[in-house]
Order: sequence, then C-alpha cells, then structure tokens
Amino acid sequence: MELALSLGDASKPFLFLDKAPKMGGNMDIGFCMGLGTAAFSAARSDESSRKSTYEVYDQEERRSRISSDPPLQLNLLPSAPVPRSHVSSQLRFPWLTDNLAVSEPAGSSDGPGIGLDVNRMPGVLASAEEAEDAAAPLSSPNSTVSSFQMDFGMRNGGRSSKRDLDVDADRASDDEENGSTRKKLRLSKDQSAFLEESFKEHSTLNPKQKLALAKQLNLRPRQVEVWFQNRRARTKLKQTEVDCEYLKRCCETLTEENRRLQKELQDLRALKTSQPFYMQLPATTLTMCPSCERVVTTASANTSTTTTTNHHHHIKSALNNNKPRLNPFTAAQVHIQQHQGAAA
DNA sequence: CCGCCGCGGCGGGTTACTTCA
DNA sequence: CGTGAAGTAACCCGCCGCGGC
Repeated sequence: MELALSLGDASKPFLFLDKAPKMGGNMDIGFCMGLGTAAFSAARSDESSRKSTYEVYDQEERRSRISSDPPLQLNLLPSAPVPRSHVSSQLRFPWLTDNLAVSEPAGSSDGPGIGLDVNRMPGVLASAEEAEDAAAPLSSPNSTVSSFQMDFGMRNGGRSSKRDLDVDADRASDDEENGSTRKKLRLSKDQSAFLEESFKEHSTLNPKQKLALAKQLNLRPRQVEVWFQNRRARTKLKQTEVDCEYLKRCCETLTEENRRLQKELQDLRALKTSQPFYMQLPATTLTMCPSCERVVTTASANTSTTTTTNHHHHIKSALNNNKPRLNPFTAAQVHIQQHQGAAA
C-alpha cells in the first residue's frame, strides 16, 4: 500500500474520526512514501523552504511515478521503527465504549508496554476545552502535569497499577518541590495510535483538527501540536536515512562502473600496443549501438564507419565468432549488423 | 497600495526524561 | 543494580505568511 502524504487540504476532516470503531483490529496500515530519485533531497531544501517538506515529498512521489526509476518505499508505520508502545496487535480506543473491557488485561500492568497513562489525573475536568483553559496561560514546563486532563483511561476504573500511582505521586511531588522541572509525559499507546492514525490522514493540522484531536484524546492542543511536529521530524529523518542509503548505493554502483571502465580502458590499451595496426585508426566519438542501446565508441574513416565499443565483450564476441580474425572495429560493425539482421 | 505589527504555524535544533538491553 | 543507547515529549528560536491597521 502506498500512501502519498498530502498536506494541502487542511479542511478535509479526519475520516477516521468518523470510522474509529472500525479500526479496532487492523494494525496493518501501510504508510509508504515514494522516492523517485535520491537527488531531490538536496535540491528541494531550498526550493521548498516554505513549503511543507511532506508536500514536497508528495510532489516528488508524483514525479517519480512518471519517471522510470522505481521509487524507494519507506515504510513509516508503527510496525517497524515505532516504539514498544505500539506493539499491541490491536488498536483499542478506550473512548469507544465497546472497547472498554479489553483495554488492559488485569495484572499485566507492570510489564512492558503497559500503556502508562501519565496524563490521566484523578480529578478530571469535564472537557478538553476546560483542560485547555486551565493550561492555556501556562506553557511553562511545570504546568504540564497539573494541566493534563485525561479522562482517557477507563480501564479498571482509571488506575492500572501501583506503579502508575507511584509515578504520578512522584511527579506531583516533584512539581511541588521544583517548579522549573520540565516533565516529560508519555502518551499512552492508545493515544499514540490514534495520533498515528490522524497523521496518516493529515501530517499537518489546522486549528480545528487540532482541537478536535485534543478533545478526542483529552490532551491539550499544544500536546497534539507538538506531537505532530515531532512526528514530522521523525518522518523526515527516516526519509533522509532512506535518501542517504539510496545515494550510497548509487555511489557504490558508480564506483563499480568506474572500476570496470578503467579495466576496460586498460585492456584496450593493451590491445592497442599488442596490435599496432589499429593505432592508425582515427579518433573516436561516442555513439550508441542502435540495437542494444549500449554506448559504443565509433571511429569514422571517410566512407566506412568502423566501430569499437566500450562494451567490448560485444567485440570480443564478434572477434571470436568471425574467422578469419577481424579487427575490433570490423567486429563491432558485424555486431551491429547482427542486431539489425535479427531485428529484421 | 505600501509598510508595520502581531499572531500563529512550521522546521530545525536541543534538552530532559523514559525505557530497555 | 548501574549504565549507555534509543526513543520521544517538550521546549526554544528564527523564519515566514497572513490579516488587520
């Protein structure tokens, strides 16, 4: 599945918001970005400085589909590089009532990937708007915990483990003791999954979408915004890695080609010295074998065109197949004639 | 019409924290 | 149990576009 990222239509609603209940069992959502050529990476940086990077990717993908280069596909879905918090095989959305019962198995909360809902606070405001109102004037780091309103965890009445309690308690005390401490709060796996879904719909948010998402997830709009910024950064980083890998392969290929050509040149020089007759032949120009479309070196001598080739295996073949022995130029001519004869 | 200003969004970079091997 | 690496939430800064004046 190939999904072109599109940022253009910010007015487009999140489709999945309407169909969230259907998402339950399907984690197999391909999220691929097309990469036509690696070269665009450097070029686009200036040209698109004020465009969204992902919009440019989208354009490049369209271009790449036109070109003959097979696009590199970067799978950016949670499946691979995405954190352990996404290991669950099913996306469950606790705000959907039919999911409640299976949200978190009892007794599993101390294991890895427990979906530690650090944002959830015992005293919950009624709405995300209230949460936002509470948080709005406080963008300072120490405001985070106190402003988080997570009516999000409905599993087992809210608390999933003693560890959660301890962590929250620690945070609360930290906040009280150290007002300048920046708290980093993990989003739950459900929140992350939902944000991931929305990112696939739109990699950027308009204010409406941001608010809607924040409300859905009981996060502050600022958190949603930050999450999307970071997510775009991660995507770009991954794409850069893919670009680098592609360029690396290109470099290796070219190095190999260069090595091969050097050897070929060496062989030809050796041939030239061993058979001085050919030294009298005129200067050569590059042309292409009309049949196999490989580059050949053509030497024009008055009326007759004799051809040697960079792909001198052709010539060697012609030399071997034609007795008495032909010189390489005649052999190349024979080679081309053979192609023409075969085509006719 | 033009310039200025405030606002908001974004990218890039960084920091601080969490989790895991 | 301590530690380093990786992942990521949150922040800061600068730039730009846009709308209002």
